[in-house]
Amino acid sequence: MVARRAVKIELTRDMIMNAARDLFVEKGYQHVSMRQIAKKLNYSHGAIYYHFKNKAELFYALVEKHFLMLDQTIDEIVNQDTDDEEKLRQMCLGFIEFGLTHQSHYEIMFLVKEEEVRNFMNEGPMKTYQKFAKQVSSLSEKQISIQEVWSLFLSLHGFVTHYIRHITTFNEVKGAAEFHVEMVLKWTRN
Amino acid sequence: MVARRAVKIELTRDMIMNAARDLFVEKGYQHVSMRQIAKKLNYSHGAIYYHFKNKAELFYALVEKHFLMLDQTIDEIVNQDTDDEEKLRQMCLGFIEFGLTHQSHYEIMFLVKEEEVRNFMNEGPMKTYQKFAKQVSSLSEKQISIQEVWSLFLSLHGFVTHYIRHITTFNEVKGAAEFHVEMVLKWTRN
DNA sequence: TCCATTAATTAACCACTGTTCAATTATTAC
DNA sequence: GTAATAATTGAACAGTGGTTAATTAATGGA
Repeated sequence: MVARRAVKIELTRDMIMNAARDLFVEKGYQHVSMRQIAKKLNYSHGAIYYHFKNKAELFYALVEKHFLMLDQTIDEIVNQDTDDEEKLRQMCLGFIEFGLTHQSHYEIMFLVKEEEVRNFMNEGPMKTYQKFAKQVSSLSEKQISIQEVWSLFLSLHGFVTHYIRHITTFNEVKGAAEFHVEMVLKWTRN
Repeated sequence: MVARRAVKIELTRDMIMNAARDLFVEKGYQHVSMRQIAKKLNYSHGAIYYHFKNKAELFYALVEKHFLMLDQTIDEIVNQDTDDEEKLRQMCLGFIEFGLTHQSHYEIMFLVKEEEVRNFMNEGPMKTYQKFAKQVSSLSEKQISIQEVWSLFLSLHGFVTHYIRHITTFNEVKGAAEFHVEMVLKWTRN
């Protein structure tokens, strides 16, 4: 009958989101229950519903957060003091590094299939991609079509997706990443 | 109280596998229940257990079957009576088509993270990739390195992976696929 | 001090799931 | 026609899940 822990810090949205992120990454949206998240935090599952309307909303909050991070990464690279070709290279490598460093975030952003969740978030990925595309387009040596940028993006996506499967750090595949980026960037040159 | 339909054809492994395939493609492994499969066939769910030990065995029977199909697809394309460049194009498109047509199987073959699932089918993807790589290498106009083939494969993989997220049929993205393949094949030319 | 508010617990509800199994029926072999 | 066998049914079991609601405890201000 002991409710409300005395000494313990109160449950916060952030605490829930952190625990949930780890579990979602480890098992995927469908295989994570509210009860599991609560257990990880040593709280009851009901408590989560005090902070989030339901499972989908909790998940969506995570996705939004991670998109902001990627947005910032892109901004930082664009504002670097280097020439355009190097910026392009850094953008592509930066994208891969982000994906492999924040595997959890990447999965949530680009790999989750569940309709229930995707209904919530349709603009998110698109806005981030548009930022990416705009930069690639303006940094490219030659005039590059929308379709070409899309192919470029998908190719980077393929790299990340594959290496995410084996729990690899970015450093372990840095060489391969650089090679892949170099291949892809051929499309941006005359 | 009427068991065993009089007129109806008897339930077979093949019938079950066909119904299951459709559902798995439509909804993914997790979201398909034995009851749904049975319903689609107008049989009771118990009947399936007479033909398959359990859901996993039914699924793996399908996966195996479709690995064979991918292998055959590659073979057929290679044995076509066209020039090498066209064969290459067909190989790449064939791979994408396969991925988008058998989404659930593609996921297991190339996207599933759980070791538990991957353990009993580790040679599968590798053998198929090696066949693919060997053919790309020998059909390529210019001498192409192992790394270059790998980049090519990852780029196709990225295409499939992305469109698998949205429940898209191959036909809906055929144009995009052809463009993507054209981009990727630039790497094989001088 | 009292009391409204906030935060957390727990039980309960309902809709599922994979799987097993006794009972039932249809088919076949004799 | 009968007995043996094969195929099918549907109930039952044991879980799991998301979600809600009643309830309890801590907190801070009047």
